[in-house]
Amino acid sequence: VHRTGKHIVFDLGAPGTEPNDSGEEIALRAQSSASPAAQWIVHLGMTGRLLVTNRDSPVARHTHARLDLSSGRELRFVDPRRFGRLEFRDLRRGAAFGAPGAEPLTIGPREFTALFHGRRSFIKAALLNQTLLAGVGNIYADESLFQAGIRPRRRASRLTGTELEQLRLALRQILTQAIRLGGSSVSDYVDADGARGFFQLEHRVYQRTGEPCRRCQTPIRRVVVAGRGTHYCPKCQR
DNA sequence: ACAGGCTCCTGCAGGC
DNA sequence: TGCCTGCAGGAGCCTG
Repeated sequence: VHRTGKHIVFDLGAPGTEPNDSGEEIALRAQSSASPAAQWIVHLGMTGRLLVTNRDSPVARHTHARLDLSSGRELRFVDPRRFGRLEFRDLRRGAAFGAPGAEPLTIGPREFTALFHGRRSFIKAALLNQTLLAGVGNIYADESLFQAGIRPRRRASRLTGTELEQLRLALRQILTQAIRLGGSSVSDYVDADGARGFFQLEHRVYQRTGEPCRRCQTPIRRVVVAGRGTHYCPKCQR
């Protein structure tokens, strides 16, 4: 099992039965070799969860998929808001999954700068664009822009080399720290073990509208950019 | 090329 | 206490 951007990818062995549209009765084996025959791809959306349970465990509301595991247990996909997605790929018929965007955790300075060259969109919108960078969501876009001191409505192509490098490092630091703390439990987010994250305690701007900036005490402002609630400090971010 | 609006969906918070 | 309304967001689609 690996990750590409926001997608969780399960590499699987050869299907024992031809896949059908209903997705039922496909025997597959987890495969760790370099050449999987199929893939199961999961996007958790906002509220999606993957749970490993016993087969006789009560089925939670909003359970949309149940997969039998050879261990005798079950892998379940639960998603109240249904923004998540499941995709099965038979690699004998198509290409393996690859997120189009670059990885924010490993991208280098030159490649990062090139992403935004000539891009006239708001930098916030560009950060959320998964075909550019894969894996940055709304919370981490806001927090990274604050950390880098950049206003969300700056045009991406107008950022200086220094600002872009600050942004690259901010993304890396914010994402790394958030992962270490188990993510942000802003509403009902929990991980596969049901544990809440703690990064929401570290938020500097996200959903702190009207509250004093932790750096300069100026009230945090909220606007809508790219259809998303967008939070920033009007003094710390230029 | 890009912004904005709308859509999907449900849980939760706020107001009365 | 209980009802209603509005809001949250990832991503695709449509329009301007």
